[in-house]
Amino acid sequence: MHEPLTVGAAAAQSGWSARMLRYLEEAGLVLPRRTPAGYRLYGLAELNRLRTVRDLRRRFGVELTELAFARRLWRERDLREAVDAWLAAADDATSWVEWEQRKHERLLAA
Amino acid sequence: MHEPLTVGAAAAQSGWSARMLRYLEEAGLVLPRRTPAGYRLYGLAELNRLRTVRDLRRRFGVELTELAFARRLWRERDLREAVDAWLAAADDATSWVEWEQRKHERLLAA
DNA sequence: AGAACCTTATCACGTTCGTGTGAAGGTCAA
DNA sequence: TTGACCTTCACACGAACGTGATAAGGTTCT
Repeated sequence: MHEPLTVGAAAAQSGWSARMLRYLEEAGLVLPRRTPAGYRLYGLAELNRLRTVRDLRRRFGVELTELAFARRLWRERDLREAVDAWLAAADDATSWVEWEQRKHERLLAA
Repeated sequence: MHEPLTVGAAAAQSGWSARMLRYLEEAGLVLPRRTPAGYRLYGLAELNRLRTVRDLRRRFGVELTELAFARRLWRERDLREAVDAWLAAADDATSWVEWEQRKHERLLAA
């Protein structure tokens, strides 16, 4: 019933193109298993991740590189610590609000 | 002694160009205060952030957009939760190692 | 064997990022 | 007032991203 899908079927079922499934693999975002002959196999887990990535882009406008970076943050402790330190220092809420407001105005002017 | 620096001085002292200091502000990464006439003022905090961003790029190859995304992750809870959910599901250490290895080989072939 | 898949690799193309350069004009100190 | 700063704005340009198309060849099913 839930046989793993080959790339074309997974594409049709997920809304991505086959090309993009390969690209997503190269970017490290969704890693299918392989058949002995090298065919990509997408199981339920992978199909789910495909859907999640799609949602993250649609709902939050997240770029693929940014997701890859989130994965790096998750896996590389010293990187995460360095970024955290920067964030803690950089986030003074005072100047921030005005800046956000100016950004908004810039967007409206387009 | 520690007077806030104007953009050119801050540039000279931090290793960035004045252009990039303005770009970093627009990207929301380092937000200087302003003099009544509109001049940017970089105090110790800002100079520190400039150094930190520089280090993050040098040591980890972090892109500016990625840092901006880290800031988003920090500030938007629902985004952070969605990404976390995806990471938890996506990170099966088994297929990962082989993939990392292939990536390495790809880089060596260049 | 042939059709319909799959593989990797390449070219192409529009968009964004990161950065420099320059124009047109405001600010400030000697 | 003049020179050296600063401001915003815009043009340019290489590199990378995201995506499609296409070629040359392997696999699988009937």
